[in-house]
Amino acid sequence: MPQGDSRQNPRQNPRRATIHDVARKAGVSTATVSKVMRGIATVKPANADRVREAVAALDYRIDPLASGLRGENRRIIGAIVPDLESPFFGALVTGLERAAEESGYHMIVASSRESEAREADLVARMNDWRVSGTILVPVRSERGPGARQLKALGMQAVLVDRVSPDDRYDTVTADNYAASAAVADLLIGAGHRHILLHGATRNSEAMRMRIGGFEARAHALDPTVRIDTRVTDDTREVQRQAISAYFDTHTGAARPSAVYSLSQHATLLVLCELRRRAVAIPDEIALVGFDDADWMQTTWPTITAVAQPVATMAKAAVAVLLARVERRSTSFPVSRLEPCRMILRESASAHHALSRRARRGG
Amino acid sequence: MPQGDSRQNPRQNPRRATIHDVARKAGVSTATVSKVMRGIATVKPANADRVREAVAALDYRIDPLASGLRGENRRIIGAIVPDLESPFFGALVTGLERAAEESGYHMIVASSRESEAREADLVARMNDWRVSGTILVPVRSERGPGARQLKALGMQAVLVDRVSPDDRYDTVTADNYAASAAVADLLIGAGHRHILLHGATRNSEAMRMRIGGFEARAHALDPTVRIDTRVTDDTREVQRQAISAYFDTHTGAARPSAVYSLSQHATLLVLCELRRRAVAIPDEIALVGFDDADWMQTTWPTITAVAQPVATMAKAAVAVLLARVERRSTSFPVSRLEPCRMILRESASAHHALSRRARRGG
DNA sequence: TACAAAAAGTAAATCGTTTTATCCAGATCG
DNA sequence: CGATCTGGATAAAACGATTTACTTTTTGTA
Repeated sequence: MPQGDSRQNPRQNPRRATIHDVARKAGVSTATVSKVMRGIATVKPANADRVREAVAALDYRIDPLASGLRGENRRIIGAIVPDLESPFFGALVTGLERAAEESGYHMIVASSRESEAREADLVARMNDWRVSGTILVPVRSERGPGARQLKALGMQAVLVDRVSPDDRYDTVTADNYAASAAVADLLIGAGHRHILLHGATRNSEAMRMRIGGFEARAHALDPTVRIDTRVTDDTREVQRQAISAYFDTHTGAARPSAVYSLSQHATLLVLCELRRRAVAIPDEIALVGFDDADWMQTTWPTITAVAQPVATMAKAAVAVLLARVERRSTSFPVSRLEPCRMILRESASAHHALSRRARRGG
Repeated sequence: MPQGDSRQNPRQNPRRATIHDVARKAGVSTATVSKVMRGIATVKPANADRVREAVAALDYRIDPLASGLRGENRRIIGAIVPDLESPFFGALVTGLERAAEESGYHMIVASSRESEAREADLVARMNDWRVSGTILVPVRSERGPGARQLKALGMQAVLVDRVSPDDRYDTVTADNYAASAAVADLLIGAGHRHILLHGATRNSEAMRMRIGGFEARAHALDPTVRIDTRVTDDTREVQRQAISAYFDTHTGAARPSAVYSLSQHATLLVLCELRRRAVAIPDEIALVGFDDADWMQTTWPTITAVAQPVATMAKAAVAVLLARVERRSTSFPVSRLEPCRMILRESASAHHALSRRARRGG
């Protein structure tokens, strides 16, 4: 056991400078140092300079823990997402982190791993940290245990992505409904009258919106349109079999002329299945996917997809939250619906569909 | 001043119970409450019970901020990854989070967004929090600014994934070298003598290992083997053109009989290119990818890939770190090399290659 | 029964900040 | 000239825990 020499212990850092060290070196009180650090103006320029010198000389940095302890606002925001392995939430968290930093906040991220029980627990944990506010992407919807816990603990929060506008919470979501309607516009407008709607879990609010938006617009445009909705909540392998079975039983004239797949994974599934059956895309069948991915511009054909405005959502979520936290806004909850973008690629486009219809007619 | 003052501010939660409230209610001192909370035995069962009752009655929970302030060990570990949008790091972080929680630690995650400057900054930030230890996945290698900063600040840390074993740091990585050697075994053993090695950036330590391991073993097995290495650091579109150009100039007998792609994205790129050219996999060309992904078991054909032991790595990283932090281990740095698993699927297998060779011979 | 040792309990110091209440020296004013 | 402000500065009180250094009780032993 090395003992005695405590200053330049090779393993341990020489005790970090505290605000007291700075104050002593600059010949002022800690209160003054604190003011300088936080940019408060009522300090004589000469003193401020000496403080800044001392800070530089000692490599002083504020300890966010100690700093947060006293004040009402600890300048931490919590973020809870259902899953960190999906690129979408990864990108969302990256955006949140960036936005939080820009406003001088720290962020604590946690993954609920698609468990509602864990979600509620994490909310409580965020409350333990006395976070200034929380950004919650609920596992299912704004009616889950996480959201209830937020209310129960009287926390400030913004609900993101898997929610529908609600009059009890601030919410930020992609406009799933409108985006799906736009897909309907594209496909119906291109002459498709038999469409497969294919997706994963029906559980989440977002998924309901995607389905609802498409069906409503499609039927509005042409009440006779045929929509086959195949949504399963099952394991990967079951999903694969399901889609395969569908195309087994829907051949020839019974085969839809377009597919709208409701998630990245569903899109890949459909793509592979059609490839295996050597169905030509987009000539024999058109494909549009919800949620864009890198690989969709690499495949052959490249895939038309709805891109979610993830960066915008992140920025908006932080903005809405901080508006409440800092400006003590107490007005009605706001619901932001960020528009999606449709990225037209080879697998489905207005142009191509028209020529297809023309061919049919001729 | 806060006497019987328990006003229930409607907007703000009724002031949270502190350890003092619990102590008063249970008729003991705060020190005793603290002992009970942290499971220290020297407390009379009767008292312990009354404390627990009070805790339950008041919904008391420890404030991790205040709790960490005093002690040497704040029970926080920091994690810095180059990127949160890739499923691999997402999974890694999820694993780290789980392991940290199991040991009663909080975790703070941050993304360096592939920037070495930011990496060093984040390390300093972690030090501000006085984390117990840091898990760093460097942008490039163990020789980057992040690692240097760790040393400069005298922090405890484990370097993960993009590093090679080093005598200054604890490290945990997938055994890229051995895994690539195993791929060489598979492909050379199956009779392939002309192989394309295709990948993204050559920057990271991991990538160098993947290339080195393959080339060394392949040449050891058969010095005459021809390996075309095509590694580019460019944009997506350039990469696509590069791979396309390669196959334009390597047709017929000049076309390799197998491809080993060094990243998920590279694998997808190759797959699409071969599809477009209607080259049959695995009959005309075999394909093995480094880094497994969900979609590889969904495509047609399914793809043989090297799966990284991400869960194991996460667990190991936390274990190694906590061994140093808690047991004050001061022994030599440990270097853990976690073995990868090869998942044989349709795109390349020993069985298939054999029959292929037989066909050739016949 | 008496006394030392061990166990249990506590007051107070501490961690590194922020915030509050106070103070002080000049400036302004009547 | 005395009273009132006022811009700057500060000592000291939080913040909510942990930990230290004692004190008090209980237990064990002679």
